[in-house]
Amino acid sequence: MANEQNDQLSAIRHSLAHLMAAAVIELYPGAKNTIGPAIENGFYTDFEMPEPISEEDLPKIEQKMRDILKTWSKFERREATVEEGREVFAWNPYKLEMLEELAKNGEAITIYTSGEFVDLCRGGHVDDAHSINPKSFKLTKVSGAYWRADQTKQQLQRIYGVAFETPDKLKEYLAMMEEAKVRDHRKLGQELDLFVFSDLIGPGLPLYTPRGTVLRRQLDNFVQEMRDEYDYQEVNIPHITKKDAYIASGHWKKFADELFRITTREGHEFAMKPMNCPHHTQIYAARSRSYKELPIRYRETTTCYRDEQSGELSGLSRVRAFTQDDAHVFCRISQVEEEALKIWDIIDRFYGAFGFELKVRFSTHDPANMESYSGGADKWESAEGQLLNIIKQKVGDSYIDGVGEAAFYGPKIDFMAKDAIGREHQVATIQLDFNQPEGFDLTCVNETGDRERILMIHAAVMGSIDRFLSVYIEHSAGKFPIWLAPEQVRIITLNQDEAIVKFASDVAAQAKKLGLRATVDDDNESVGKKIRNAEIMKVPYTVVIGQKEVESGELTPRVRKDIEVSAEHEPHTIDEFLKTVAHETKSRINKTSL
RNA sequence: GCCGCUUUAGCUCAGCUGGUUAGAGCAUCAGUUUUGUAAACUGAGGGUCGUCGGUUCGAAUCCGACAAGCGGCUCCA
Repeated sequence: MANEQNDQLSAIRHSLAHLMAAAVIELYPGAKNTIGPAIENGFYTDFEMPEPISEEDLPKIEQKMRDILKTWSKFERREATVEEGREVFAWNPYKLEMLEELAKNGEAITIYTSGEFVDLCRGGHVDDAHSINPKSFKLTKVSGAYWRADQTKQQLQRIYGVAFETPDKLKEYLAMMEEAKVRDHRKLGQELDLFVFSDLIGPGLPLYTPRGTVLRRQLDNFVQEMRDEYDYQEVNIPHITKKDAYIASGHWKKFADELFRITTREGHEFAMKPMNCPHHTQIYAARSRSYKELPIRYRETTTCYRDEQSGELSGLSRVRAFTQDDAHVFCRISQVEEEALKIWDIIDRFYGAFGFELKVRFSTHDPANMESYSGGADKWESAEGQLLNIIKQKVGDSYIDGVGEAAFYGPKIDFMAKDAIGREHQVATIQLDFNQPEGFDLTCVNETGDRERILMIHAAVMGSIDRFLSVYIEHSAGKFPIWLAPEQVRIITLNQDEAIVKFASDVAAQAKKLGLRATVDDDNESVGKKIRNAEIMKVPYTVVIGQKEVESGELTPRVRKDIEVSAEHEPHTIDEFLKTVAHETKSRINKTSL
């Protein structure tokens, strides 16, 4: 049932791709349409354009689409011979290329005609063009795209549209996009004073303000406290490394272009570390290890550097310096399952605490593309078998198949978090690595006194703190729970009376003693204005100190609207109030609604 | 890196087709006010209009290069 609906909707979307192609070709003589699939939420078509189009042209194209739609009724299918196809699409080299490919593979050549528009297409349209509601689609953006998704091939122009069954559903979707704009972490990062970028420092190099740094610290503490429960040991490594380490790990071969390289004055080649595994292997390999010591679990929160393509950079989601909450478990094959399950527990607890729903992707090698990976097919299959076994235990069959999504050194269990407005982001990862232990010759001495090859599990919970922050800021819309809030209590003075200001700063000092982040606002502004300022900064608790409070020693806290508390507007003694907040902070109580 | 778009004060934005000392709101600072739960009043300071070059009698405005940002593509250990 659900599938039939999906089929119908994607038929509408795909049909709209045809309609858009027809409109563009009519408006821009010389335009050549290429592929035009239905995608999530809509459709796109790639064109070779005689002149570049911009977003301002979209309404015009949209109008043309509606005009043409009136003249369409059916999508008529017919099979054609290769010769016939060559004639019909002689004007369009892209269609010709696809045509020759179909012919080569012995597949049927099908041509669809709707109105006056003729296209080479494998099908999947609505039966009747009138089942497309002219008010339930909208063209949204134009962008570049490569023919056949290949960077070395012709750059085309892609026009995206969104489409739904009804105008109401379209409106709903557009409203969601507006909400996404409000939650944009780059915007909130500035408004809430969390991080900045500087032209002087460079693109992709985020600078965290004191407030942003609190968030990072708190999130990291949360992960590391859980890891400590599982006997991880913290280690510490330098941020530059000799080239040799990356030759041994295999990274030099695959990622040489993305390394920030350094040549020393004596001519030795170093690189900024793009990941931490080689360093951690060398701590393990510093002496011989007995099987009795295993598993050995190292953890470290540390920054990595990658020279990402400039066009890839975006806010905190993709940066050139990012901090990983990294961990490596060195263990025997027989220990992999138990260790992976422990990591999985930490991941569940972490994401559960923020109300993220997790999906699991089993990221495996692509057998058709073995040159992208280290190690032989048999080892890959056995490693993947182990991971799959773990996945089945945890989630049965409800995982996504990620063929070709593996790291070059091993398969992964990737976790995708679904955020408050329904978007999915890749976050945590558990990776099984049988290649680097070989590259670095990692062994343990086993029961029979022989050296035995061990395995490595790479495990990042947040992945990169920066990326996690980008996801979490948008998920929470900046309304952080009390334990995370950069500023937890703002103490507002009613006026600038000396006794009141003194009292307020005493309360702040008391709060600080309890480990709280509290500030005093004794500006010469109205109380209303000061409340508003605290509200804008999304401070969880605001208290006003006036003569009344000074005399009674009681206060009535004002609580940020999304936080669910029972005794909000009741007076508390100051001591009681601060202790309650301190307790909430310590136990990471999360009472916000998303 | 590629395609398209954008760049005016700390922030958000005006500035029509090139024409005297570039504007507003918020923020900042100063003075007045001393305030009871989402914006007190008055005034002041702040911009070589992203950078460099070109066209022109004249450039924030037109053209080019570069930089940064945005939307995608490609990539992602």
